[in-house]
Amino acid sequence: MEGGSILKKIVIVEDDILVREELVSIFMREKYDICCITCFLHTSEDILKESPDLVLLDLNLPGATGFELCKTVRQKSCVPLLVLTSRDQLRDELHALRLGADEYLTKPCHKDRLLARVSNLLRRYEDRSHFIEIQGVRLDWKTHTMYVGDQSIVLPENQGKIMELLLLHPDEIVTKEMFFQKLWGTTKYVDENALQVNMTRLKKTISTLPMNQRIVTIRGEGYRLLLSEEMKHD
Amino acid sequence: MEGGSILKKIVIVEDDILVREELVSIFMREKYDICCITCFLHTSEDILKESPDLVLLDLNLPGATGFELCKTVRQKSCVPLLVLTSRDQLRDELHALRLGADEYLTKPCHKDRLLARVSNLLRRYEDRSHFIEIQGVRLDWKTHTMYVGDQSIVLPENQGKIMELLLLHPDEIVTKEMFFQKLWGTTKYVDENALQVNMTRLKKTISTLPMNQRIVTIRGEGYRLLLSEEMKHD
DNA sequence: GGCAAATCTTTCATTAACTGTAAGTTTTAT
DNA sequence: ATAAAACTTACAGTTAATGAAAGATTTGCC
Repeated sequence: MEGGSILKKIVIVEDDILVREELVSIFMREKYDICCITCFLHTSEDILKESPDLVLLDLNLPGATGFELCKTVRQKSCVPLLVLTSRDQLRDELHALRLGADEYLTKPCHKDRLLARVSNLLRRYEDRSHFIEIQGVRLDWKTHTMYVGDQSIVLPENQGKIMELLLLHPDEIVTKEMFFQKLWGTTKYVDENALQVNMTRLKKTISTLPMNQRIVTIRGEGYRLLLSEEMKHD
Repeated sequence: MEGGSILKKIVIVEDDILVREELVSIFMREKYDICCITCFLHTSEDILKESPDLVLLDLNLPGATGFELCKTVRQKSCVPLLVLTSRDQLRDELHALRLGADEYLTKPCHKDRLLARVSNLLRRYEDRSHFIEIQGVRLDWKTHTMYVGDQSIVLPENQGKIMELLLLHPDEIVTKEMFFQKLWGTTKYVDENALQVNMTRLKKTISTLPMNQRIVTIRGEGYRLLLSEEMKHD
């Protein structure tokens, strides 16, 4: 098994307590690390906070619909997303798949089929563990290799670290202190200009890539990776 | 659409001519590049020779069974593999998935469902186009970044080119002339020693990686990437 | 075993790339 | 208008990749 003996974490999003408990018991037996969402107020945030290896999603939920969740989770992450639902209409299936679901199974579903699909998805996504991905921009943080569209490029170390911080906090302000800490291991005695120079270099580098995102300066605070508005829809 | 306007190529492996023609017509309408296998003697070789973006596979075939094909195709390539079959036994589905199929649909299957699954698979595999992959060893030939297990490393340019040639001809002899051509653009006036030095460096580099494959010298001819026997099974 | 050809290893100088510094320029908020 | 913040450009020190060269080791064959 690649990646060592660390258990894969599955987040289960299902409001029917009976179904949920059965799912938990099925996956526990197969040595998965399970986490259930039981409150459906900030569901997508709660899901992503768990950093799951896979999300198992029911479509009929109180509050936000399952389709909404498909969309928002996929927008912020590329975690494998399996929809397990009693909705057996082809229309629903197509809709879910189009919104970013990776797999669509209808209840009742034999547990072996479910387990096989889950392990299949996990296997396929295994090699993504190298990357941080936001809106199609992927970064291998170990080697600082960036993948955008059909391009790939190895960033110099400092540019790679800056990009890594920006991708870890998409659409949020990353303070200068955070960059100092990441690049030079300290927030003191660092020349602000050194950061500026490296930031300029990174901006120049990514300007050659087919990216819809850009880095904006937040005067007096730091920088921010501005996501693409177009890519927030669909 | 990522990757430009090049049509995605689907290889259809189906012996029933009526079903086949219907599949062709469905996919032609959606602007796929289609290729059918009609002779089932060297099926897996024929499939791979087409360098498909996706393989659509029936399980009931004359000669080699569909399961065998699943296994051999997956062994030699990581192309997305969709099984479309009339076998609706769970046992068959689990078997196919375990052998490396990515998707399992049973006939009759609504064309929209089929198309949705196909485009889903293609989307997920899209970002693999950067890589050459053999037995879990992946190389981004543009940046010479190698991925093995949980490791990733950027190879120096020459080592990357050597690795690329070896991965493009797995288990085959790559002649010294081929390396000369790849690394220095000519087969004349090249110091053999330069190749040897770079080969030594590559061997040292990959010895730090969790690889089951190794480079062996074919005296008087060239080098060969020896695949892992263990990984040839299942 | 002994020998010659092929292959491998180590070291070194050259070259190219990454980096922080420094100095000067432009932008921004008030 | 002005002062602070941010940006740009050029430069020199450092590091990494490369091929040449010389010597050591392995291989096939008698």
